[in-house]
Amino acid sequence: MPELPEVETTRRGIAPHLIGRHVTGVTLRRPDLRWPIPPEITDLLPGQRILDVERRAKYLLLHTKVGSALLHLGMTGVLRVLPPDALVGKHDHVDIALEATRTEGPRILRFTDARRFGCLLWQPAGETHDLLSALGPEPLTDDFDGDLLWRLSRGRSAAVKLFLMDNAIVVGVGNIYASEALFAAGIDPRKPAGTVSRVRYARLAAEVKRILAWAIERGGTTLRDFINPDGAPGYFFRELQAYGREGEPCLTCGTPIRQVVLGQRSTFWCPRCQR
DNA sequence: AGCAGTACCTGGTTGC
DNA sequence: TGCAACCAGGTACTGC
Repeated sequence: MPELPEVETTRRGIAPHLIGRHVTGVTLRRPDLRWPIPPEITDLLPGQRILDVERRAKYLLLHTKVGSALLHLGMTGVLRVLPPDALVGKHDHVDIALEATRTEGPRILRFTDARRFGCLLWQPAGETHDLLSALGPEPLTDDFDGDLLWRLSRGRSAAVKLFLMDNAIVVGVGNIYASEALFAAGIDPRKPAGTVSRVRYARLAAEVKRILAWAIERGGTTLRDFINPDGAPGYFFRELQAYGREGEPCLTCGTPIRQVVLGQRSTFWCPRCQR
């Protein structure tokens, strides 16, 4: 389940193989991902040179002169750069073929997604796709801080964890890292967002930044299911402090970690450390 | 407008 | 052993 650090790790893994290279063709084996893959992907992308690979929230954008391929990995999506003759697996839905370079033979960018929650869409040059137009700031920039959380949360009754996971507030904080950040900041995830103080939001924003930056540094290998672009698996839940630890002792105070469902999602917290 | 709930999808795990 | 039930979870959508 890729969250922001995993998507950023993917970007860093594939970008050196893609930037400056021409697309020679696109193979669609299953066009019915979360949404149908639009015809521009097969009609316009081949022949174009990839100018840059950008991440916005958990989306990846392969920019060309005429437009951009917009990718989301969903929960089980994986992007890998492989030789063109790599064996095709059951869930290998799309290959974007790349020309040979001076230092590397022809390659394909392969999109694999068992649960097909991911998507591959098209954004014409000069336009912003609807999916990107209402997103909040990136968590690792100065546009995101405790004051922003505090300001936007006034009068809101939803649980602070759901507020933190709202992409209109800040992007890239998924279920697992939301639990982790609230644990680190000592905030009860069930607390109404509008009742959390300015000081505590400053702490929360700092913890979101710290944890996401640390996870990127670790290569995004903190979550289960994740495979980086080189094909190396992650280290599962090894590093998580709260998530998935129901009944186990809090690493700070020893109190058993509790589990509660918020917004249909499992949430893990320490009833003593988080108030 | 904000919020809760639902749908999408399928591999892996659990329980009988 | 086999099969059914359940779970995971990002995000758009629906309806209150």
